[in-house]
Amino acid sequence: MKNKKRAVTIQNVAKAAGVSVSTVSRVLNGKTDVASDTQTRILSIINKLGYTSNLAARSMRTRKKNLIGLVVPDFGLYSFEIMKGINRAIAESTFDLLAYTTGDAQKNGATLHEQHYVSLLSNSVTDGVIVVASGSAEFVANSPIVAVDPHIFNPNYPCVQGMNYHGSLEVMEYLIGLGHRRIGFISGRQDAGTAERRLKGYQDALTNAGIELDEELIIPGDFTQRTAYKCARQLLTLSNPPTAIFAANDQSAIGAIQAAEELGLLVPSDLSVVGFDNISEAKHLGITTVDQFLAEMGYVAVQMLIKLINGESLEFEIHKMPTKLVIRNSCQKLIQDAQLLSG
Amino acid sequence: MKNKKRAVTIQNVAKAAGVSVSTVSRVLNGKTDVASDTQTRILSIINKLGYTSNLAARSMRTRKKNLIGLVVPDFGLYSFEIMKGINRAIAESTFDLLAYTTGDAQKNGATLHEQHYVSLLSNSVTDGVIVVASGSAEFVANSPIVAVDPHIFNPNYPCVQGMNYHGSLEVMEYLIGLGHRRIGFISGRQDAGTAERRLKGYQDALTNAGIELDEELIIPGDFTQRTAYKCARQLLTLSNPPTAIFAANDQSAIGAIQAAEELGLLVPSDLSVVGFDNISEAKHLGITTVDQFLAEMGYVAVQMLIKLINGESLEFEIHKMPTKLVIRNSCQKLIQDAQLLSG
DNA sequence: TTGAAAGCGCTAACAG
DNA sequence: CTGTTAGCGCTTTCAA
Repeated sequence: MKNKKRAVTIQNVAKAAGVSVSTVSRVLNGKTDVASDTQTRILSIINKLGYTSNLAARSMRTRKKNLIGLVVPDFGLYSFEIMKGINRAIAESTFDLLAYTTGDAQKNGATLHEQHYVSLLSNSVTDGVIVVASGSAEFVANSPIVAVDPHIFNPNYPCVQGMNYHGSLEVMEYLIGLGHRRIGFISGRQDAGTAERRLKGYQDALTNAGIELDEELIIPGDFTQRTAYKCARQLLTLSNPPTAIFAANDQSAIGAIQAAEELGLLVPSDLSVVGFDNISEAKHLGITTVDQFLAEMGYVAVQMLIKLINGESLEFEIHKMPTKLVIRNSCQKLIQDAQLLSG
Repeated sequence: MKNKKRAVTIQNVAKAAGVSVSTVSRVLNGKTDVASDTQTRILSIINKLGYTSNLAARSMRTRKKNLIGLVVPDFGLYSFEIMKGINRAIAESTFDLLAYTTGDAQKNGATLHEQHYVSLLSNSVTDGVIVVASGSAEFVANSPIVAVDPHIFNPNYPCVQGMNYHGSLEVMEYLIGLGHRRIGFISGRQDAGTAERRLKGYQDALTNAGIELDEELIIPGDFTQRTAYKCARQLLTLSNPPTAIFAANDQSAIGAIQAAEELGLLVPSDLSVVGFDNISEAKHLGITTVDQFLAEMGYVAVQMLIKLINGESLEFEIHKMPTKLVIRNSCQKLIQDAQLLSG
């Protein structure tokens, strides 16, 4: 267990090269005013010693760190979609990425954690941070922050938002167009503005279509599969059950499908199920989804943040991300496949 | 754009409280030798000012950072499975997690990046680092390192490995038990030890069963879906094509399924496809997979690392993770569903 | 119980 | 072109 050995520092390099610390620092930072032979000598020593500059010390002195921070609620399917886009933008940029997570969005004090780590990263090692699905209203930070799909909207920070209301309307128009008149709704977390807007879309679409709102059909969920499962059971065992379910997100839609299958209903022939988000898991379940381009949201957020870091101004403080209804006809395929199978 | 404001430092807190920096530092670190009224006063000021200690400065002075570093090749399906387990272990520990990624494993110089960032994290802000699917033989670090599923095995670092050879044997026994005699193999990255062991299992199982090895049936892949797609096409358009395909990982299996479908073959009735890894995507495609418990590998790795950080000794330098063959009969379900539909 | 002072590894003036 | 010097924000002796 050789973890006692102290790291090799810029001093060691300097001594080995017979120069001063500042000279080493110069070649490290690509300054031009160093004799080329000194430079190569130092470089080779750095290589030999396997020297890496100390992140902590460096960022303590430097304004620019070339590092973007990311604070996500957890490593889950939803965050992951966004991270894909962030990753792509990072790969294209000169910045590196440091991701932080508390591991559990539902955890006690997670909001505090979130605030704490945004500050921590922002005030220390990174040039700016991206906060995903933030539940905090305020952050103490001395570098720019961009929020992605925040639960609580805060005008102080630029953000990327999905067009939840629009997407929701679209879903409902689709379902109503299919002839549905009784459509169940499994809502999202009560404290989330996104959830609120999705619900609003549901309600308005019904009103627009002249369909009377039935409160019985709206069940409060929390964006999790487990809860949605229960909600869906509740909906489907009503004396007058809905013929379609609109879930506030994909996770919930998956829960709804589970419940439906358990009750012997076939999706989508017996029951249409639509969800929001378009996480990859949902793709395989024959759920019609609203793609709100999570990956793109991450991608855009990084670009916005980089502009802020460079002191440029933003075109939009709030970047509205469009949505797209993705209709899957897995059942068609199912029949086809089965016919092939049965000969 | 109010990102000019400098962060609030321990000095500001000290001044506001009318005490010295060291006193503030003491309460920050939970030392007991501070008058309780001073303590509460300082605490309330910290709260009011929204002070967070500067990660960089702090870790420059302190041995213990309560932070574990993670270096992953990318944010992809495979890494993600492992990250889930890491996340769980982190949530249960007193450590926090900082994840680093270059975003692209195939990228030029990715191995260098990997080495660089392992050093960076290790020598700076973290107490130890976990390297996933590492392609490097050596790292310069002054804190412990644990490798998860390394491509190149290095006896200097403890690691968590899947039992690739065993799993591979199991797959083959299963396929041979099904009556298959011509089994195609899509291999993994040439430089990966894991890929090598999986191939060895394939070969040995055939030998054990007294089936002659046909080199034509072994196609070099690289763990990616795209390449595997081509490999599978090549296999399936042979004059004497295989009746089953064993792909070195799930991604490759998915590629193989694609190719099969395109050629009008139905999986698994016309062609059995088996993959390694058991990423969630594969679950939905009716692929028989070898679950090598990626999440558990991540989980175990964190635990090993924490032991090392605490100076405890490890039971095993190499933690062998068992595998489990998961047989899916999605076709049964398919027929059932379709009968329901058409009935 | 508290403060003064040293120094972690590094960068950025300022001299030479 | 290179070295000297002064901190960045923090923890940690050592005195008081």
